[in-house]
Amino acid sequence: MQMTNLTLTDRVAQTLMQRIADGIYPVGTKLPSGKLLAGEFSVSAAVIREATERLRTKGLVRTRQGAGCMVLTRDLHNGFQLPVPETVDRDALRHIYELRFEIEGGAAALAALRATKEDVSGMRHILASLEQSLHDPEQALEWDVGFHRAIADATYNPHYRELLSYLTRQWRESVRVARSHTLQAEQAARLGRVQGGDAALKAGATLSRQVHAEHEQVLDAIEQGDASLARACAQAHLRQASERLGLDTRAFSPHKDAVNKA
Amino acid sequence: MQMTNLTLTDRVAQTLMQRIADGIYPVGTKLPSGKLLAGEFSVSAAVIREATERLRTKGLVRTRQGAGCMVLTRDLHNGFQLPVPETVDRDALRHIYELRFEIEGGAAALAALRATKEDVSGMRHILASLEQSLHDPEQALEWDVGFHRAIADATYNPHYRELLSYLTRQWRESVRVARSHTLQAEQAARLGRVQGGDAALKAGATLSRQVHAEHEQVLDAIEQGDASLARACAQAHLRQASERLGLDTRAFSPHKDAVNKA
DNA sequence: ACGGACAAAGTTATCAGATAACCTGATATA
DNA sequence: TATATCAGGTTATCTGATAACTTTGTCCGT
Repeated sequence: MQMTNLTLTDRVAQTLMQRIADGIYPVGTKLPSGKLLAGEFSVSAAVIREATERLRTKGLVRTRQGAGCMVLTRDLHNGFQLPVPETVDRDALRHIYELRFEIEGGAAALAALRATKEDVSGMRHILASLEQSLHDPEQALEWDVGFHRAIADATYNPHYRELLSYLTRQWRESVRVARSHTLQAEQAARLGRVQGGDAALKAGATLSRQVHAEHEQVLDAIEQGDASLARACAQAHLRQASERLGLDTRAFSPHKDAVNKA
Repeated sequence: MQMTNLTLTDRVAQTLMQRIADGIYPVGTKLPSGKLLAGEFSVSAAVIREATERLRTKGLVRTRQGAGCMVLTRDLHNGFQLPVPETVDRDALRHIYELRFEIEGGAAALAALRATKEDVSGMRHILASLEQSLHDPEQALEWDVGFHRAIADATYNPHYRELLSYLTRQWRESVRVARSHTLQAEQAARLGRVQGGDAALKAGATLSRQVHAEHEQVLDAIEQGDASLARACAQAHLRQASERLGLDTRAFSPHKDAVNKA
């Protein structure tokens, strides 16, 4: 009656990774041949091949035909990867926003110190385009993502760039998932009553205006070169975005100057 | 005479990834069945399985037995990965510290809000062990890493955990590399003059004491539940660590309350 | 004694075909 | 209408076999 959602390949790969992490297969040595492993785990060679393929993709081992399968490092999750957003779990979303809160705040601060005039005018252009694409949510989302990416670029720190670009991608997917859900809900609701659509539209418009104002504040702070203001604006933006999603933002890392609030 | 170091699996996986990136296999759709793909590429089903295993490991697709192989995202190099520190580039090191400055600061703040008594006493134990291992740099480094990891754990945010665990590993490797370099330098110097070793030892001792004091301050702030103090202490620790490495810390994201300094 | 051709054993890469478990959608039944 | 069943397609796994490659040790000629 065990919950065995895991495939054989999953279990074998997990065990092998554990052994590498534990140093049972030390770095620089070859791990046992496919045939031996197949015997030990009582699985076919194909499963062993798939498991080692996974290790290879994760960069833990390297295989050469004829030679063996050599251990390169015992550091598992050599890299950082967020779970794929198939379901919008409230807690998971909060966890991601907690992270973005810090990192985007820091990026905005760095950008304020380092952004060139060209960077700033580029961002202005993006915001203008965003405002003109409000009728097309898909397009608007792309511009929104572009704005956040432009801030990351202006840090001139490649790691910030990479990490933020990754987080932003993840966020975009979450928004897509969330949207498709609300779309479903709307369609379901439409069967019940055929009204309120106009009110929803109006609400959407004021919301867009507010988001746009927040973006402008961030950009203004960056243009002025005021790092701490840029951080504050970016974090305020994220905090409000989270609250719009109904998340609990109380724990969003307070600063000394952010303690006095409702 | 072509350099065909690539295995069949490599080539098939590459092609499939390209097609996903190009939108030929759109997100949300199923890609062709294994048999069809095997036919198209004129390879066996095993190769297709290994190729899709790679895609799955990279988080691009998800397969369920009986259902198909669904495309989750068209974003390749999904994930965040820092370059392996073979060479200690000053700029690169500064970039990493800029990132850690934000993230560890945020983690300390979150930990202050969420750490349990057990978490705190665990951290105390780690610091005590660290102090008793100062004679063994390798061991001391492990305890140091453990302290930072414990803070990350106390955030109870899995993404903070993962990301910090990754950054910390990266940092540990940097320290190792740097150490081996200074070791080389010392050995080279020893050929010239055979003195100064005692002074170096004494300097090392006071340095350790200072680092220990910084750690204690962070932990005290966490124990008191003072998030903004914890952030400040953690960031001060990192700033000083960077300065010990001779890095330029002027840009380290200032907060409003951190402007008044020397 | 030394260097190089060479054969043997082990290992990975790939193939072919077959079975079981599973999902989906359509059909039939109550 | 709602449920049960069935058929077709798909993935997961197994078995057994072949080709290509690497390593290692042997043997031979100089």
